[in-house]
Amino acid sequence: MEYDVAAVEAKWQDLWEREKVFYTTEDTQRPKYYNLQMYPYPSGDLHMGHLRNYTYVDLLTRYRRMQGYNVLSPMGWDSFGLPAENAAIATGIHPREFTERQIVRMKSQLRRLGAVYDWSRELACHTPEYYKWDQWLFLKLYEQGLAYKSRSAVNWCEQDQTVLANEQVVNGACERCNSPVTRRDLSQWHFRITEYADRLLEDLEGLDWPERVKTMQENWIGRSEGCDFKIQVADGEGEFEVYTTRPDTIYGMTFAVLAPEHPLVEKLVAGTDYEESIRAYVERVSAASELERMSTGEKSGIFIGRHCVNPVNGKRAPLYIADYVLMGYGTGAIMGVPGEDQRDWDFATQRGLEIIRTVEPPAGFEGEAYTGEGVSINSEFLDGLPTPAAKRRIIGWLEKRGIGRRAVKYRLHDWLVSRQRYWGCPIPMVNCDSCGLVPVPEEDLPVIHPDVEDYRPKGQSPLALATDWVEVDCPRCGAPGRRETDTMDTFVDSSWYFLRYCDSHNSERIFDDDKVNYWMAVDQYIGGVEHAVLHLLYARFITKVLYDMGYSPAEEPFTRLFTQGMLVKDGAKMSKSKGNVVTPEPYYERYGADAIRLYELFIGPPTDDAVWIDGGVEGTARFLDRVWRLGMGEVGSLADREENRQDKAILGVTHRALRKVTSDIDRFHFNTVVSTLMALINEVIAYLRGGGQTATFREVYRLLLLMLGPLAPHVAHELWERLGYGGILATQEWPVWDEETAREETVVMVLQVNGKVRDRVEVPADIDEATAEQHALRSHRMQRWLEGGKVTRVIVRAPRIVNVVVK
RNA sequence: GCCCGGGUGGCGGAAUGGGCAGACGCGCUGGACUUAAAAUCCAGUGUCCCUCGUGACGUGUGGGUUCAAGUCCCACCCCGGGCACCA
Repeated sequence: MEYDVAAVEAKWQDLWEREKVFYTTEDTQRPKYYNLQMYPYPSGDLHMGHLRNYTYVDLLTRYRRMQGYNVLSPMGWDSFGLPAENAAIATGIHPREFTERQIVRMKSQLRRLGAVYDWSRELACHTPEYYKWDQWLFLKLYEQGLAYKSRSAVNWCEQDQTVLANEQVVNGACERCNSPVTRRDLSQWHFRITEYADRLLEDLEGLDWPERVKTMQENWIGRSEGCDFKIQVADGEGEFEVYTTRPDTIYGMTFAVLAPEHPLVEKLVAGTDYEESIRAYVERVSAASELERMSTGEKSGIFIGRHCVNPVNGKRAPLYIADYVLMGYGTGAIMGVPGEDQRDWDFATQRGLEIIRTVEPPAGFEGEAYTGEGVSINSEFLDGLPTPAAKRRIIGWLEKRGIGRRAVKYRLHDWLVSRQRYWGCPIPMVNCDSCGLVPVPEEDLPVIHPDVEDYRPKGQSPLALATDWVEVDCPRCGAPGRRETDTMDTFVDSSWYFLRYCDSHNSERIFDDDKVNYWMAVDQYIGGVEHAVLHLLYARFITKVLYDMGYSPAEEPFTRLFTQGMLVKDGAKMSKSKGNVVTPEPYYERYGADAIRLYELFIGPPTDDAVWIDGGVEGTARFLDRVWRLGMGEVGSLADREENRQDKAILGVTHRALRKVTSDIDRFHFNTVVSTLMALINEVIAYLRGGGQTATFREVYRLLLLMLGPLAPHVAHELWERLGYGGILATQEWPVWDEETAREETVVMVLQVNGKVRDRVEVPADIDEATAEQHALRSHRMQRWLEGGKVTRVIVRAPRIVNVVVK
């Protein structure tokens, strides 16, 4: 009997969808399981790299369902963003039309893989139905003071003609197009994520996430503890504040540095001989890209003709500006302590500035700056104190005099959310000459995204071209106003979509309380490690904001996170831009979805990158072929007879396989799940060749199909039906192994002499130590190695191993 | 530079509360079936040896602990990722 791949797969895909087998509603009788994959950008064609992830998610959906969970597995589209806009610029097709076409294509490809979802919950963030709630969310943040507009130096991508969040700048280049990022002074919308920095940091602890993702978030938030204190400019010309984590080294300050953009700089140099050169320096530095600023080995910077006074001893120190001091971190000014800071050391030695050590380096220390802890020296009243005590002492001293205080700083900046692009969610604000910034009233949402003629970026949002749309009356006073024309970062869309899936089509509220209470938090979240800081940090932030406002029952959105590896081909990540994609179509035609799925699972540990090998699918296709022939009675022979040892043995093998498959799925070791089933079928074939018993085989095969169901659902469903086990496989209960049946009666025990294997014997699994030792000493193969020596010890680990130590 | 991962056959990978290294698969070699091929099935497949023995060696390198080390400890090399003038 031939297996008609195309017909069988289409039949079951049709049935799962028509019968809404994986559609779900709240059901308090069963435990819920929210299984979610990071929703994709609808890029159109799926390649083998994508299919790997979809296979993992689908496997879990089906497996948890069989285990009796009420599984929520939704799908939707991260459908705003640059690709559609770029395609529109290139082809003239409207981004909406382009996007919706891609969605249709992707849905059909997911269906072809046999991936199942509750499609009734489908959402797409480019639809007004969805982005209305982005806007609502924006207004809520604005009400709470968590969204604000401010002028500041921002990252600007020349290529994309838009601002970027810090997280989108990688090594001084745009993470998307890799072109250099420059600084621009612009008025932009921000979300006050820094207000949540401590909670975002602390709550990481309770999450069942990969350690490295947690570490990346920790580093990104970059909390540091130290102290702010004031420094007077000599001759009463003002003061500035510095931040340091090492206030104990204050006696080692031999200079101070302000960031070039520091507001005090202009005042200090106005009308002096230095004015000209300082202005030139500041201009040069701010025009340079981040990349250029970092790549110079020398520390650039110049003296500004002023001195400042060290508050602890009144010592004068020259004042510099240098671009290694960043306006965006701390106070934008530092004390220069070359003895204990390597950057200050470099700066000082390049200019011949004084260096004073204020911490005793360990004996034999050969480095330049000593940045470790130790005992204070050359520090008057701090001398002799170890670093932590010296810190406490000096902070107390500064506090008492009202010039300093303990301070905590973060590397994390507020989230810059406005973008000068077309294909994104409009920001629901109006600028009014008399009222200023006025929020669009909630009842006027959504602010519908207008059509325009020209999508090309020109430094301002293309929405500004839609004059009819831009010109609007002020919602407060009715005078003519202008809409905000920037759109939101698409990471806003993706920071709450998992909540919306609980109630995708609610037009009254962002989502219903009872529904999110039932489903949240996401039990298993699956996606790429590239989102470790971007999406995953923003989503945690927005969830916490919604929690604080009483909308989300969960303070953390994703209880458990799994980050899968990439698929590699020809030494590079499989991607359209690298031109190394393997398209699934030929494999569907030749081997079918099940064989592809199995190979995707088998290819290697899910956490690791895996190399695509063309011949690999053939192996899993052969395996499925054997499963089929076994089911069709084309292998070995069966008879109705009394149960014998072979029957008991194969049942034992099957139950042990079931035990391992269950625990390996739970541990996300999908590759060994497949190899376990392959080994099982090899055993079953050997069993049938020896003549099987009908009832035993039927039971073994039933368990095999149940285990195969989540992995290779089409062929498993078809066989389940043909062999008449009853019902639809997908809704059967996941079997539980029987320990008694799984127990092995005999095992092969290894006999060693001095740690080297010299013999193997089959023994009862419950053999006692004395008997095991007798086996070792009496084995005639062992005699050769025992002769002429003296047995000094016998180590017995029954029933696995006996090691005889001979001298 | 700092912080995480990771180095096992020709290839992807199994095996870590220390206990048979190389499961399972790919590839390759030989054989069966066939007029032939494909498919399928069977056997073999870490390295070494005129000694073919349940022989010696073997999990990046060098030491160590142990009856026993891929697994534990110390030092180092290489690869991948993250962070990186963050004061």
